[in-house]
Amino acid sequence: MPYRSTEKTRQKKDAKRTAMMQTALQVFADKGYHAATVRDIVKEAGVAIGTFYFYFPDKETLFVYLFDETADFLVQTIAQAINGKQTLPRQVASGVQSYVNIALYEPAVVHLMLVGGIGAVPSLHTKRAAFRESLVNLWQRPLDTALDQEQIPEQNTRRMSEAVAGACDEVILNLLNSPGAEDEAAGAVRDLTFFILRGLGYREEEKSESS
Amino acid sequence: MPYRSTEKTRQKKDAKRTAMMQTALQVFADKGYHAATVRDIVKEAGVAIGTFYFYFPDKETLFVYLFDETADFLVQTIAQAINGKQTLPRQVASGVQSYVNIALYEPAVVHLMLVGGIGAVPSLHTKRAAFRESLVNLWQRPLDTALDQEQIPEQNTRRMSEAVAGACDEVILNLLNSPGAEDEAAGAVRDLTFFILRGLGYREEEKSESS
Amino acid sequence: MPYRSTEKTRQKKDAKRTAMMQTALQVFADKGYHAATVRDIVKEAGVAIGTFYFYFPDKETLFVYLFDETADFLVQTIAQAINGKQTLPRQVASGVQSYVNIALYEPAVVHLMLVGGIGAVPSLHTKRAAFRESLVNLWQRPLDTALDQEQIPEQNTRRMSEAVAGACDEVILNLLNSPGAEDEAAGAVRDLTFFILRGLGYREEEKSESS
Amino acid sequence: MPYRSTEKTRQKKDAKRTAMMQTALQVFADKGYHAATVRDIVKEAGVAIGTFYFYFPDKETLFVYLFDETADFLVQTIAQAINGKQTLPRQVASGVQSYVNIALYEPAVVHLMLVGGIGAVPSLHTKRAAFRESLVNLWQRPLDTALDQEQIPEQNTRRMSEAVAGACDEVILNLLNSPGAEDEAAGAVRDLTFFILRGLGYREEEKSESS
DNA sequence: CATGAATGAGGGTTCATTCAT
DNA sequence: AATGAATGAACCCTCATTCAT
Repeated sequence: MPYRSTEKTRQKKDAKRTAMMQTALQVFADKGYHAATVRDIVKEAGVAIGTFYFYFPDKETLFVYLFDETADFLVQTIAQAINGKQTLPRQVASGVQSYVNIALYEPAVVHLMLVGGIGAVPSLHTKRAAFRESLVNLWQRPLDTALDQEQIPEQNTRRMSEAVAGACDEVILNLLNSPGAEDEAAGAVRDLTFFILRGLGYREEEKSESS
Repeated sequence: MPYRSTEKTRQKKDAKRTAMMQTALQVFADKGYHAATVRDIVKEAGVAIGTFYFYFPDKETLFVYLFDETADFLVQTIAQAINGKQTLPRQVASGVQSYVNIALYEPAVVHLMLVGGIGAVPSLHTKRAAFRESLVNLWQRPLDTALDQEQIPEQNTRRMSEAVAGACDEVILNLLNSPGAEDEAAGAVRDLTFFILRGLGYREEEKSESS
Repeated sequence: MPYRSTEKTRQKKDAKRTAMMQTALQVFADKGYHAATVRDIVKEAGVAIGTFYFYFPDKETLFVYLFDETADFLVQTIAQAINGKQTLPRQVASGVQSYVNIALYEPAVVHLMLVGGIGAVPSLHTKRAAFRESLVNLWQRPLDTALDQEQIPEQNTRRMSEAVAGACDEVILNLLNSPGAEDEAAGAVRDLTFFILRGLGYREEEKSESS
Repeated sequence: MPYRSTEKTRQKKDAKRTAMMQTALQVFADKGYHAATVRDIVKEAGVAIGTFYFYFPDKETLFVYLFDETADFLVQTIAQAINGKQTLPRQVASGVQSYVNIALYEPAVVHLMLVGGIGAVPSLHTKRAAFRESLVNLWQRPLDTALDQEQIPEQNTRRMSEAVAGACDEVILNLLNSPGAEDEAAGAVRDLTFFILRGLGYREEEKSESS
């Protein structure tokens, strides 16, 4: 009878790995990739340094993995928010709202994607570009549809998507840095939505009930 | 021959310092703050490592100083472009155009401001925030004026300025990454200008001739 | 059922220990002491890392023990081959043959003794010296006897034994590295035997039949 | 006038590099590749750890370089000793003598070649094999010549060269380990020379004056 | 008995910075 | 002014070893 309950052990191990990844995410978001040492992470996690290397191959790999996961989560979440709606106003409002929600409840996620992974690791240049691309693509689809349906005038939807994505990023970053973020969130969503819809030249033939 | 010419010497020194700063800016933009070693910089500048420390107190200080200078240059340039015009459409068009121009002709400058100075140095967080603030303020003034003159509807000009700044950044970053940047520049300026003006709810009572 | 069979258990344990030692020997021979990690050994053995430390106190002790055992085996085997013969030519031929046999059929053993245990562990310096001493002594006895019986001329038998041992080692090491080792083995034995006997000044009054 | 005397500086630097290499050679010979840490070497050399990496790219490269240089030196020295003589007895005597001399006056060199570089570095396997090959070839040339001139009977000169090389190594290693090495050196040379010549079946038609 | 998660000392290496020349 | 040899704190990572289950 060698030993028992590989399942229970496995679960515990997975839980711990996840916990350590959360910790690492926080530390990376706090200090940036370079300033965050492996010792910082394990100290924060309350484990020995060897434990880090038991769970992860190395600092860089973990960071890239974290970036990938986080990017997927962010993009997927916003994508669902957008795709769940049918009209452009609702799509924009819903997408912006979900982006803001993530920023409010998982600030580290947004921070990592928007500022954390920049001068960090060479191999991240590509990943980061891919993430930006995804973000832009997220918006381009509803724009193209709206264009087809002549709800917005003829325009370069690709470039407009970039503008939309950039506007969202900046507003949200500023929101995060302001003290009463939660209170301002609703206003920010409304302002952004209006700005974007107007910017795209959307004319509200049908009454666009806010939210 | 007693030595005179302290002025000439000083000039020479300043010239060399400036040259080294240009070199440093390039290297920082190319590799990022952390990957760029002091040795990289002096090698590129063709001087010895000791020379670096004759002209600059240390790597971080130089970087911060570079950031400051570059931020000033960028903000001043755009500010002049905006303030030189009287109507909102022209202000927006001119500001965007000048931003794009800098991106085209001094890509290192834009790169440093937008991506280079991010995870680099803790003390830069503040500086970076100040720069973003300046950028936003740049736009807010014309917006407030337009609001006063009822050229745009009632809105949170602060937040709109953030959105405008963010939209510009993202579009310009994408422009820089695209192969035929120069050819696309004009289109980008036009698209951005339209998007911003529309987004702000500007109604073109007066015909807005482009540029 | 009260537990009996402490003997059977012990046997099983001994069997497992022996198996693990064989595995360890192989891994050490393959990779060298330092490159061979405890993890390598247990992975090859198909057990967990804790099991290793149940059977052996630590890596170094195991290695030294392995070295000792292997040295004993090698020396004993060759000793028997030599001592089973009565005349110098047969003793040399038999000793060389048995050495070559071990090299052919247990290459890991020879590898461990000749190259594996060298820069490995400080405490092995002594052990290794003792092993070399044993090897030399192995040859010196028959030489002394032959000298007594005036079958070889007056000479420093100690030094000659060293030379004999060294010649054997080098030829055998080269044999192991050559592709067709088995085919060349017979020739190597013959060549070495002739070289040694001639080198010792042995005059073949009695015909030295090969083997 | 930037600075002067790059030549003098260069000379000093080269001298220091050489000195550090000597130190490193000693430390490697003393402790073996793995036990010798870079910190050990710089402590012995009386410099900071950074200085090591100013002069050498890394520990492994230095070691391999040291091995290469040492191998060349050893092989070249013995080759000259052999090639400077015309008859087999003198060639053998001279070769052995020069090998012994190196062992006496540069024990670290011999130690590094014979025991130092074994389990050390993967890339050294090839180098080490090449060195052994060189050593064997050193002897094979005179043997082939002697065979051509029918000074020794028909035999496998390659294998005999191996045996000769091996015999030398072992005797010399034992010589180094004995307390009165210098006093025994002459005897060792004589014994080895006789053993080898006899072993090759050399018949002294011409009187071979010793040494 | 067996397991494997957890530990941490210690090794190799980098790089910003100093200072004698 | 300019040089570049020298420094050493600090980083990432490995791996032998322990111990609760």
